[in-house]
Amino acid sequence: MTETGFSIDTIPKSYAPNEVEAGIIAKWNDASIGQCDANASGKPFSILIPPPNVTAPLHLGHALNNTLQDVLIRWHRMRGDSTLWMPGTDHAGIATQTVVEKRLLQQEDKKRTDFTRKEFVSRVQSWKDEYETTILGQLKAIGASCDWERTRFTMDEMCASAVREAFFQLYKDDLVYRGKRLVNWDPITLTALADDEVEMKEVEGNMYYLRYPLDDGSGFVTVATTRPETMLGDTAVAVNPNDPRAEALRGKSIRLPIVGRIIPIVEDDYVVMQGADDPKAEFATGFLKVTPAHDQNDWDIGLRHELAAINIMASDASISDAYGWDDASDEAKQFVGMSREDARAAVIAWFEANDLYEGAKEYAHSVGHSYRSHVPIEPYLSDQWYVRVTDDRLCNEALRAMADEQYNGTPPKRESGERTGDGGLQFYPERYAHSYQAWHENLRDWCISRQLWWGHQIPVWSKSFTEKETIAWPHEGSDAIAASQEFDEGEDVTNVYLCVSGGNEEIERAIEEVGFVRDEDVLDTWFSSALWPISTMGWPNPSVFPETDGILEKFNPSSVLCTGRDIITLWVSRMVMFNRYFRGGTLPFTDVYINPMIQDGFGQRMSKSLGNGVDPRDIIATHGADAMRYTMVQLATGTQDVRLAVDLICPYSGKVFTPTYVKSKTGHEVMAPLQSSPQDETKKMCTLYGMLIGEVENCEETPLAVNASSRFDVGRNFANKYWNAIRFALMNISNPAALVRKEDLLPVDQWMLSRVVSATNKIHDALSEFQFNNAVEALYDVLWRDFCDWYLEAVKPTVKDSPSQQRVLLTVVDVISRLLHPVCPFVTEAIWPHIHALPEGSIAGVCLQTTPLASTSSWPELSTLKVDGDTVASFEQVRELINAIRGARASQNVKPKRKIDLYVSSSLYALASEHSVVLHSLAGLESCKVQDEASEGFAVLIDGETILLANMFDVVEQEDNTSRLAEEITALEKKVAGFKGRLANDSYVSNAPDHVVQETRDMLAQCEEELRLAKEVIAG
RNA sequence: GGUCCAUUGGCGCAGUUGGCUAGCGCGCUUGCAUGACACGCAAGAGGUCACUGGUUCGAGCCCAGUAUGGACCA
Repeated sequence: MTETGFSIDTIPKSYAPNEVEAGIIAKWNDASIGQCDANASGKPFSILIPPPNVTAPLHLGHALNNTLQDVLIRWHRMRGDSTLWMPGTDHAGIATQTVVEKRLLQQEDKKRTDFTRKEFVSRVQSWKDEYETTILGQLKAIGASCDWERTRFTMDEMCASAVREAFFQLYKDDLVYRGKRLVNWDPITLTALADDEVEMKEVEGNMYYLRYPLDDGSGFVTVATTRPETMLGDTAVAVNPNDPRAEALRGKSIRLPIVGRIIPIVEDDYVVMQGADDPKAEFATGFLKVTPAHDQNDWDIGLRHELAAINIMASDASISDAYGWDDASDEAKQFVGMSREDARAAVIAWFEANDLYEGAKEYAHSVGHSYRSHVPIEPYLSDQWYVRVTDDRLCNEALRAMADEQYNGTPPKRESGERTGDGGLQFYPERYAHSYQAWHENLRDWCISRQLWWGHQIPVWSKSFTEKETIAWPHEGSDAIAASQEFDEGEDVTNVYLCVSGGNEEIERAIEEVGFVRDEDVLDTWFSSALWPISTMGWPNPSVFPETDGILEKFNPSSVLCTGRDIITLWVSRMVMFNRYFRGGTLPFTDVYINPMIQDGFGQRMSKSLGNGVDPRDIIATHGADAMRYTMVQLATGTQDVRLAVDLICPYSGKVFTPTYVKSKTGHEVMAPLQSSPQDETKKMCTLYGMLIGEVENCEETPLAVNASSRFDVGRNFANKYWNAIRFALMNISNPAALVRKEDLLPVDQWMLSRVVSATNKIHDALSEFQFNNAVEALYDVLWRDFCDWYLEAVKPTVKDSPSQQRVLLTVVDVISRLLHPVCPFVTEAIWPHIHALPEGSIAGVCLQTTPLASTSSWPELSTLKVDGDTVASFEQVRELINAIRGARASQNVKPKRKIDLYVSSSLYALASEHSVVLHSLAGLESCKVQDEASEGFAVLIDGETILLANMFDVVEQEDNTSRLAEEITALEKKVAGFKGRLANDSYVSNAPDHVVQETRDMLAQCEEELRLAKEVIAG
């Protein structure tokens, strides 16, 4: 026999991820493992990365999301599918512009408006470049095997051309329009927000009561309002037509205090009457002030009663008479320039001073806040661009995309019958289909203009024509221009809007020369994100970008979208609508997998503002990328969100400790800005949260404490266990047989192979259904419980002298490494060359092609592997026998190393002989004999038979087993009574399936036998 | 206010058409420096499955309601 190639020193004793990960990433990079070949054979399988915002580095939520995508893509790649994982980043309009503005203010004391638009955009561009690099680096660090050559950015040339074309087509098809509407206005970032960018927050406010005098001097009405300052823009008072007071007031007017405006009293059902069955009734007076320009409900009332909408605010939400308020009295002018908060106090003071104030009641209600600046949204009247998503061609197409079995009811009918993509969209877990459906059933048109500089500028030019001017423009009638016009009554002009399709700079110049001006605003970020599935693949013009050749046809629809549930409405919906609209009904993807949310230890969402977002690189530094990935996959259970307590690492000692927490102003649990070293109270350090709120700095006196979490220990332990198991296995393989047939296999070999087969099946089923945690459970069981605990222990006495067993061992090592690779690509890749340094060979029925890299290897195909079921079952019996003996040894305090004697029945003896080596080694036996009358020893019950253990102690000192047995008897008696009761029930016996009843009978018989024997033993 | 989700040993979680004598990991207890691994090995303790009713021969699982926590949408 040749000497083994491996000694104890060949492979290090423990897995050190930090030492190998960088090298492995470089290997993957050199081999372009993620590179997609559009012409490759194999079933297409593709994933679009949810492009992370370039606003900030990735946190653990992203790590989870991308780990799962990588598991899927690696698995499918190994199965021989033609795969594409499209990477990229999102420009994230408001968010990125906001952080850059903040930084400019902090570092250079400059505002956006101190720059030209071009200069500012280039500043944001460099921020983007910096963070894009960071983010792509993070993705590579977690092992993501994207097709990096195709990395896209939502504002790059390819994506921009798609945005331009999509906008043009929608415009042409009358699905984009301009409207004066109330928008959700963010007075800090000075931009409109989409409905879903508004967060509703419960606010402890007040309901104020104000008296409005009747114009004829016959009295007053009392209105209730939460926003007294908006009264300056009131254009009516409304009363419910069923209110008994309505009749007397019909036709009367109000003289609006402060302003002096005469406004009508209108009757509208919307008004809540006093005493009505409505929680608001408690606070209602029955009279509602109507401010169409500053409240959505009032806007609706205004439409019904043709009321004027008077905007009394500037874009920063300060009171202003320069934006449509032209009847401001001298009395009213004193409020101009005040913030809305100051104006509220001043208006109340005015009403008090004029004896028109009736007081206030505490009133909790929810108020929309900007998801960016977190200040209350101001409903604000302005001109914006909208996508008519409520149109049948968009909204209903999204509904018709849903799989029938996930649709609650039936989707709206289409005039023209069936279409590609109908019913093809499936959600995992299923319950998220409901939120998707509900969202579309309550859809409103989508405001897409944003008053920002960072984003896709709207490709519409406009010009106002007076009555005397002829309405005309250069290239009129060109296919590259979509025109629309509207008459502005106020200004007495006709506004002409020209949408120019992409690649027509000449037309743009020509119309600009005659006075058309391009819209300053940019598109909502989600507009470009909505096009991500097709824009990244070269739509609308793949020929312009040769690298996309064939990709769109092959990979649209893509296979699965992995994302968080908050994204269903923001993104999933819009991708479905746009993809179907622009590509003849084709879906952007067929499956949507919603991953769990990662929360901190208090159940709070990880967010930048709480400073509780953990950088995956921190975890990789302490535990390794595979440990992180393994843990992440294990956490993806499909039912629950993930609570992940976060600790800190003391920068002085390197020790992990639990930080102290404080309540933030927003009521959240946050890490105290300053922490003390657990080793030395005088040494201080700062936290991420502390830095965010600007209370502490990362400096020499207070260095930053980075995050750690013991939740990832399981993953680290697992990776290390794998490493060591393979290391040990390889140390035992010196000359593996070239070919092993079924008849060469020992029972334990067959058993191990059967375990590997069932693990492979379980992993296949789990990943097919996106039940990630089940895949990891199967990996854990087969590696740790089956392979390490049993197989490696069992083959120790025989493997060194058995070439065929060495082949089995090597094959199992190879298969397990492949099964584990999608979840733990680094450690498997690190071990791979060692496994394949050994001579090749095979087991009949197992085909494993050897490749230089684990990541390019094939998924094990074991369907033709034959093992003998009876042999496997007999090994299971021996495991039970060994477990019983071990249990008895421990309960009797037998020394671990002591070899004992076993006496068994003749039937068990056959089994024991078949597995003699394993049994002796794992149960610690000196001998195994058939028992006879004379045999004596400690009795153990197994499978209804008694075995005897002898020679357990040096000095015979039989322990008193009475109490242990007494407990056992009690437990058994309880069980026997339970089974008997069940069987005594006639309806159980007659109704339950036969095999179930039989099982109960068997269990009863077994328990009764065990009970009998236990009683016999105790009786002596 | 509406919708959805969660509630299972000290902690974190599985339990997918009701058949369970309720599993797993961490932690805990006892023993072990045994030649792969102490990031380990062996053995063990610990649960009336939030609560109240109902359906069923049988409920962790189905139904109704309550409580607590969370998410999303108004």
